[in-house]
Amino acid sequence: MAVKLKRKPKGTYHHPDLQGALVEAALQIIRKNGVDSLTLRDVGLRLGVSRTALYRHFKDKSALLARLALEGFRIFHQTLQSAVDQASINKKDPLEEMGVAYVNFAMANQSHYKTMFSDAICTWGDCPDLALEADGAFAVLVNTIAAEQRAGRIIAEDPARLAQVIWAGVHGLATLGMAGHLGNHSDIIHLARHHCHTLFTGLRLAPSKATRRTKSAS
Amino acid sequence: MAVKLKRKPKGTYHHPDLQGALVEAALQIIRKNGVDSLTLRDVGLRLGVSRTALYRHFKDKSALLARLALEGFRIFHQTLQSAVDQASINKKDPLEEMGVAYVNFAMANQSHYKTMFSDAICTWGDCPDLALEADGAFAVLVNTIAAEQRAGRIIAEDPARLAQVIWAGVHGLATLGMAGHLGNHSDIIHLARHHCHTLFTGLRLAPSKATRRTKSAS
DNA sequence: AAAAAATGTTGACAGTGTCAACACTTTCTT
DNA sequence: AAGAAAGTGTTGACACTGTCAACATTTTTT
Repeated sequence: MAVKLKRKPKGTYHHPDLQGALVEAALQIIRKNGVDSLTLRDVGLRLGVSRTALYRHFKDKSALLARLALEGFRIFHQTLQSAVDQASINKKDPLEEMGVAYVNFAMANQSHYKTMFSDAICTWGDCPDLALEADGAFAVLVNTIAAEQRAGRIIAEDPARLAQVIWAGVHGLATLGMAGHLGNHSDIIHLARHHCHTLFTGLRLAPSKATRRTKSAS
Repeated sequence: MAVKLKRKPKGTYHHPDLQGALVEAALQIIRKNGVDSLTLRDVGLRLGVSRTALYRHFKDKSALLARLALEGFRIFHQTLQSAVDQASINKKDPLEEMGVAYVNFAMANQSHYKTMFSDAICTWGDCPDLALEADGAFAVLVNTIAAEQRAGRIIAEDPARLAQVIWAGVHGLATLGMAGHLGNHSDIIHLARHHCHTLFTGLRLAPSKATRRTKSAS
C-alpha cells in the first residue's frame, strides 16, 4: 500500500491518518487552554479539515474525550511502572515514589488528567477498552502493594482495598493541587511525600498484634 | 394570595425575593440532574420568570454557581462542626468522625459538592466571600487537629499542613466515590473510616521522637 | 467496470450564555 | 406630590456549540 502524502496538495481528499491526527490535535488544544475550551470545530480547523469530519471516526464528542482518556491512562500506566522500577533500583520506598510520581503526572498534565476522570466521558464500565487501560494502571499499584506485603513491610490487608485508600489520597492531592488549594507545584510534591509517608507509617504495623518490631531492618 | 401563581396577576411584576428563589431553584435542578444540566433558561422557567431575569442579580452563570458553592460551604461547615461535637459527646475520635462526615456529605450532595470544587466558578481567591466561607469549613479541621495535638494524641507537626493531608484524603475518597470507582455508598463510607484510621495511626506516634523523618526501611 | 463502503463537506437545526433596548415598579429628590 | 432616578423584569438578537441529514469524493470489493 503506497504511502500517501501528508499535505493536501490538491487532490488529497482523504487524510492519511485522520483518527490519530484528531487525537493529537485535541490533545494540543486541551494542553493549551484546558478541557472545557475544546471544541470540535477547532479540532477540525487545526487539521485543515471540516468541522464534522470527526464524526466518521468518533461517535460524538465524549467518544473523542474517552479516547484522550485512554491515551492518558496508557502514559500514566507507564509513568507509574517506571517510578516503581526506579525505586527498586535506587532502594527507595516504591509506594512513596509511586505516590509522588502520581501527583507529579497530574500536575504536569492537568488537562489530560482531568479528562481521564471527567464526568463527560462514559462511565468506565461502558467503555471496555478504557476500563481495561485504567485497570492496567491501577494494577501497578495493587501489585506493588502485594509485593510490599510479601516483603513483610506493610500489613496484610486486602491489597485492592489498600490500593483504593492510597489511590484516594494521591487523587485528592492531585485534584486539590490542580485547583490551586495546596500552594505551588513544589509545595504539592512535598505534601505528597508527606502524605504517603504518614499513610505508610500507619500501614506498617497493626498496633495490637504486632510483636515483632521491624524497626529499620536491613 | 399566599400561593404564587405562574401567570402574573398583574401586580406581581417584581418577585418578592428573586435572588433567593433563583438559588433555591438552581439547587433543585442540579440535585435532580447534575450540575452540567443546569441552564439559566430552566432556572427562570421554573420560577415563571423570563430567561434573563437572573442577570439583575448575578453577573453571569458562574456567579450563580459561586453562590451555590458558598451556600454549600455554609452547610458543609455546619455538618463538619456537628460531627466533631457529636464525637466529643460520644467519646469517639473526632478526626475520624469528621472524615466520615465529610465523605458522607459529598456522597449525599454530589452535585452540590461538585459545584463547590468546580473549575467553572472563579478561583476562590477571586471571590472573597466564597474563600471566607471555605476557610471557615477548613478551620474546623485545623482546629480539631490542634486540639488533638494539645491532648497529645497526634504528632506536633504544623496543623495546617496536617489538615491539607487529611483533606486530600477525604476529598479523594469523595471524588472517586462519586465517580463510582469505589463501589456503593456503604463501601465508600467503610473505606473512609478505614482510610482515616490508617492515616491517624500513622500520625499517632513518630517511631522515635528524635528522628521524625525516618527514611523507608530498605 | 459497476457496486458498495468509507471518508470528507456543506447546510441546517435546536440549545446555550449573553447583551442591548425597552417596559414596569419602587424609591429618592426637590 | 410630581418628576427623576434607580431597580427589576421582558423581548429580540447574536455568536457559538454539538449534531444530523444530504451530498461529494475516494477507496475497496465484487
